[in-house]
Amino acid sequence: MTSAAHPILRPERSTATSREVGETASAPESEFSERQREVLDVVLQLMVAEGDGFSVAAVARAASCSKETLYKWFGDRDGLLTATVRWQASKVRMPKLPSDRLTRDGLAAALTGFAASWLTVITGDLSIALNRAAVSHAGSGKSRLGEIVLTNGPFAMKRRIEPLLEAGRAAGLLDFEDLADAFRSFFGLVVADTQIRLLLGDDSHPDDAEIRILSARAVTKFLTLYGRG
Amino acid sequence: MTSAAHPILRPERSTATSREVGETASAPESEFSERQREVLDVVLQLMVAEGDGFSVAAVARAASCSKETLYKWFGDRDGLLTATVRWQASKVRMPKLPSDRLTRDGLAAALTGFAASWLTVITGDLSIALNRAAVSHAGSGKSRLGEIVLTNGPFAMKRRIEPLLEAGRAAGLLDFEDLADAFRSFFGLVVADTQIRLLLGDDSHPDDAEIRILSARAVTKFLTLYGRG
DNA sequence: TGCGTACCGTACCGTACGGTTCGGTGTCAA
DNA sequence: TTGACACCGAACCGTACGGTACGGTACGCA
Repeated sequence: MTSAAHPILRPERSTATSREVGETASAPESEFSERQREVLDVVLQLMVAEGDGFSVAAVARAASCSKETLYKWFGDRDGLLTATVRWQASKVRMPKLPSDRLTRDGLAAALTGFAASWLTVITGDLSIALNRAAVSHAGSGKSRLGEIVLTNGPFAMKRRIEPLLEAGRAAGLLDFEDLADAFRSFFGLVVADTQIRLLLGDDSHPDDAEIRILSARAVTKFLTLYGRG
Repeated sequence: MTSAAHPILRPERSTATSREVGETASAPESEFSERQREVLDVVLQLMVAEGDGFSVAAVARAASCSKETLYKWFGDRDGLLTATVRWQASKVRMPKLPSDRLTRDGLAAALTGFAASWLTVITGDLSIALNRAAVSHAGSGKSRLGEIVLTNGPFAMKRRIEPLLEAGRAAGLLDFEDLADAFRSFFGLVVADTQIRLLLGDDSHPDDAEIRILSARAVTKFLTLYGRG
């Protein structure tokens, strides 16, 4: 049963209920109601705590809602998972990139900020839990979790960083022929083996200071490879 | 229940049975008997085909053996998984590294060969399936799968590549201060986003030709960063 | 020939979980 | 006040699966 077969995942039921009162005018337009967001946040906590092995009953218990409501809102367990991942994805905000004329320092700072932001995200417990769930679901077909995480993870980073690289090239600060190749190098230098090690259970979580160092080093190397002048 | 509690995972039962006849003298000393290896290979096929969602009954059916025997040999389902991963790990052979005096070309060739070999492994269906299983099990504690894959994956690559880097430095071909940093760069340039994308279900499997190109590019960049002269 | 061992195939058991149903409660709107 | 609605909590159902037990077969060995 696909989630599309359920009217549930449609944004905001048309008739405002008591629980939705107060957000009909002021709420951020979200795919989910306030109460639904609460529930999804509980699911996120559960995923961090126990992976995706939790039962629907456990969600209901932890969120103080009934299983019936969960099934009504999300269709089935997979719909609940999917909604959770999408809810989390909607919360992630990428760092701002400089829009004015690029200088070499500005470019380096933007790249470093981006690298640090990305490392902070992927080393977070939440990201690790979600990526683990997505990876296992990608194995057994039957679910679009992997696709969603892929879109909001590596692909989103790529879409976000490539304009910056292009701008750097246009400003004469970077020199590369193959944009995809440049992105690949950037991703590799930044992430390296950090993510796969964490996903496999290595507990070498870098702290903020280490992340700053790693980011700066990665950008230095990237500029050594692709910088101009 | 840990696998150590079971006498099963001990190498080769002391009394040779009919099924083991013919290997008592000539067999490669393996942790597992011939029949056990057959079973574990079936498990590998199942993992590639359906992820780690298969049932023990499915293994017994596919391997034409009884569940009772599986539990006798491997203790429980997790023991079966663990044995399978260890069996696969024992099959992997790293590429030979040059032992004579290093030249720049020799070093580059060794690094390229290593990179290509590594990319070939991690883009293989088997590696993807095993890494997926290990990643999901790493999430819910309760299993050492992640640890094993970590040891035979990223850590093994590191142990293997670092002596080569050291040799390159000793021969005056490479210049770096932090060995771990150099390895990190190498890993990142070679693997980049390839592995995580495949684990998440992206179907961009590079073929041999692409792998050769990716490896050559990665090594060129690595030598740009760390090469001397 | 008979015993012990290792194994297969199958039936069986307990449980956990996905999903459904139902009675009860609070709230809104007419 | 009454009815519709959304929700909670709990009971319930079917099934799939991990793990065990048992009967039957092949074979080595005394």
